Amino acid sequence: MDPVICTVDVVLLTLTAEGLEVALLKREHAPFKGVAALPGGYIHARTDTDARDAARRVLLDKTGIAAPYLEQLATFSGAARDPRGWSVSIAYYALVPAATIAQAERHEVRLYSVDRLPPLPFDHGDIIETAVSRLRSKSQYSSLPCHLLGEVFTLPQLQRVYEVLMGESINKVSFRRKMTEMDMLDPVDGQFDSSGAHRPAQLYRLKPAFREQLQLLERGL
Amino acid sequence: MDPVICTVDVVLLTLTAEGLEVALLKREHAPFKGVAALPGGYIHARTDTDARDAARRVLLDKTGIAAPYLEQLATFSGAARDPRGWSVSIAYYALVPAATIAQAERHEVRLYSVDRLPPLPFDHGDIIETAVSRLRSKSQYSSLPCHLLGEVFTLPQLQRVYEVLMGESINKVSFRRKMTEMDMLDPVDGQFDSSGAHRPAQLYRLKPAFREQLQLLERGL
DNA sequence: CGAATAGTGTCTGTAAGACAGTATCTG
DNA sequence: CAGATACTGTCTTACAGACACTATTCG
Repeated sequence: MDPVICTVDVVLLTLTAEGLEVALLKREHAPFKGVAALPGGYIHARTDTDARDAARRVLLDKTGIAAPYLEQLATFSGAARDPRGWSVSIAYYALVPAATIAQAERHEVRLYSVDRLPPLPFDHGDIIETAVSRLRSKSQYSSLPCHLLGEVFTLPQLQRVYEVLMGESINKVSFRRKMTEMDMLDPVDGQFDSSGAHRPAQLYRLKPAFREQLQLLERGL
Repeated sequence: MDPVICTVDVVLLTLTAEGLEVALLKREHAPFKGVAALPGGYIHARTDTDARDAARRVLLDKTGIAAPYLEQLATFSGAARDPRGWSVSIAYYALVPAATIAQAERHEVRLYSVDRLPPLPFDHGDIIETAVSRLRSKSQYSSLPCHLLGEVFTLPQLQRVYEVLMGESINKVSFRRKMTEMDMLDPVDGQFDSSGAHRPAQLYRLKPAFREQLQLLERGL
């Protein structure tokens, strides 16, 4: 049984005015000390119950964020990816509203557009690319994008999220029909977003059943 | 850096007259010696280039099969899943025609219907369940099921594979329209399956571009 | 009242499924 | 020729997108 380095990495994604962004931190230790990288770290077999627990711990320690939505992405492994030796990184991805990152007030956490990434250590570029493509593909037929918004949001806001993720505009009537048939939203009675100079929009929240678990559609949007 | 046991497990799936089946082998060593389990083993950091390579090696060593289609499934980990200690299993799934398993002539390899599994060690039951559900879900919108048939096959054979996997009958005209628009099959000119007492069926083969890579549909079948 | 966006009713084109017909083999 | 299954043409139905209309706010 040869020694293998076991780590977790977390791709923390959020949506800002700039589009889809990923949270990176400068590495505190060699190798690649000082280079922006995914939050990650060794598995602590003494204290972590499993890799998901390790990912949650690493994310909380390094970014101050307890992400409600954290899902396994894939595992990256091999002799070549880390100069320290044969390594395994079990990668997770987390989705949070941009406000959550701001509230954490960890100024060492910096956001980068997924389309303009800096040079990255290890295979972190591949990991982020995989995460973005997974998010985009799952967005086509699931409630995933809701996790990029806050607890309550309007249908036009949600539609814009889907549009940014999928890179194309969506028919408003079709979008609302889909949302109705997915039956994943609860209107917040009597609550409206009146921030614009126009008719206020009904506020909704994700139904509890969809907070952790995804809803899958038979057909896409 | 706490010690972690690093292994790979392979869910080898095939389709027989009994339906979808998984290949299991009796374990040669403790723990769970003599119990039917997934083919799996330690990662050999000295010789494996990455986990996929380890999975391919394990599958070839234990079953004699060089599976053309081998894809990462998920990683199972934690303190509780293996009595030897905190462990990681990077699970892969492979799809082969039933004939490939017969040709390998490894009589220790036994097939079990995925609906009637024997008691399984570790979390192998969860791993198989995840693999089956992944296969079923991907079958809805991809060329995956082709790998359960041999190199050449007829459209009615392929339709039956999709029907068994998805557990429902498919409209023949729609199915053939989809196959045409996916454009993943090449007719084998002048070759027909004339085994029945009826009009022979055109033989097709998967286009080379789809042998390793999946075709994804916008909409399902 | 005009501008702006929220939200809805309805038409239309496209794509999926039903059905029925023709084609081609065996016994 | 009867039976069986392969394959195809066409009608019908369901759903996604286009369009237009109403609703409600601010300035």
